[in-house]
Amino acid sequence: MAKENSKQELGALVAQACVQRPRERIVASAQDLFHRHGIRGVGVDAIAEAAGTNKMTLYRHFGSKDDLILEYLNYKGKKSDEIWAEIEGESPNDPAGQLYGFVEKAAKFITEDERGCDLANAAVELTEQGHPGLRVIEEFKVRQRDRLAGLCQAAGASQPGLLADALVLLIEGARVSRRSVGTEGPSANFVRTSEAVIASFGIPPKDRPGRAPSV
Amino acid sequence: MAKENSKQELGALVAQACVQRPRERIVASAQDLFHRHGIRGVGVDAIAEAAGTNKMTLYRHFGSKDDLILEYLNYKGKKSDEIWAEIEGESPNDPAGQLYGFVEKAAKFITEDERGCDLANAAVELTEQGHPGLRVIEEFKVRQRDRLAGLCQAAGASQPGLLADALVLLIEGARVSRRSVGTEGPSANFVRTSEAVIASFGIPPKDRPGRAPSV
DNA sequence: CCGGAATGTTACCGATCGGTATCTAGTGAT
DNA sequence: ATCACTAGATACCGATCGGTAACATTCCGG
Repeated sequence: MAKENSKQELGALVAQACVQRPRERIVASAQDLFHRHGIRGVGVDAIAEAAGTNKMTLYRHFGSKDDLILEYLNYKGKKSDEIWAEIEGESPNDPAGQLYGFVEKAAKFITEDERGCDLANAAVELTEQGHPGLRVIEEFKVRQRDRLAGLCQAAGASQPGLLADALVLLIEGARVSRRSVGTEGPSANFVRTSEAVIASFGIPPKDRPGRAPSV
Repeated sequence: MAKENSKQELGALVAQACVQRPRERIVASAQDLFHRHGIRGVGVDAIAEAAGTNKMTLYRHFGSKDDLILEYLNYKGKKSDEIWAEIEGESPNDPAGQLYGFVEKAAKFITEDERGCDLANAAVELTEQGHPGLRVIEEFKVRQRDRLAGLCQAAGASQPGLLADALVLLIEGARVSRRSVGTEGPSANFVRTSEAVIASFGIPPKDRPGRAPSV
């Protein structure tokens, strides 16, 4: 087996630079390392070292690596909640606008983050059936889908549930495709396809910035 | 870390039962174990034992675990070629029929295989940048998309490339979603959504079996 | 029947895995 | 100054990782 990347762990150093307490530094390092190398590709030693502390202190805060994984997964869920709040703030009382905002936000993540969805990736790595992390992932994905469905309904979609499912498939697909074949592959057409699908469910296309309204 | 599944490795025993030469038994076991537990979740010892042989013989046929991984990846690509041949055989000289056949075939895999696409999963696990397996995965995914695009064009789609990309996103998304939230989630609507998208590109919907033609 | 190739067996290598014990050094509040 | 709590340091545990050396055995073609 060829050896893993050993180039400088930038994010980890950043985590160390912040003078937070060890617990915060540990979770920050775990976020960064799990994201970059995968859950099974990172050992607790590496996390502790990246956090500028040691394994003993890590185990005083987290009973096991699995605990740390759960922390990682839940954190990603909270991050997503923040993004939903952003979207709502940018288009208050405008479900259709929020829907398009969501698509654009998703597109941004697809192009900027080469590693794809951390939750979906974790589901691939957690092959041990019944692993507690799988429940966290499922709950998050279901919540995400239901939120999307609520938005579709509020925006007046003809079949909100079906539209939400279609958008979920497109988003998940774009993230995983971006990982396999890069930004020039099928994920490049994610926004165009998503907007076409949304429109086909009876939701009027959004006003493109810079283009005068047709009335 | 909780321990990995240790329930009987059925497929492995099957591989052992077939009286092929060690090499074939090894690749068969690797297929099965990599698929079920992920690449990083399986050691060479486990593969050798599942193949009814030992590590030494394994290393006489494969120089490293990475070599075995490449064998695994390439095998999946060949399997896919066979499926394309099936599709062509079932609807000869009927591009639109092959397109719908592809969607149905994909749906079958989505529901039957809980682990999703092995190539996409491998891309998640192979975090070491520049790993030779990543090239194999990319080549396969590109080939798959181009084949799909060719079919879309032959079927007379208005924008064949765009339709092919959309279908790729839907398929990839359905496979990864099925893994996170099961068959009752968004992937349940994969066929309906895909057929709607295909139709929206100007390709006539296929004749549903059991429904009389409208003329 | 013989000889070479393929396979099996066992033991080993250094490294890393997740996790723990022990002891010391620092810290802040009273 | 004291005391309890937090954190650092180091060594260790058994298990497993990918990979190899050496030798015994089996098998098959000539």
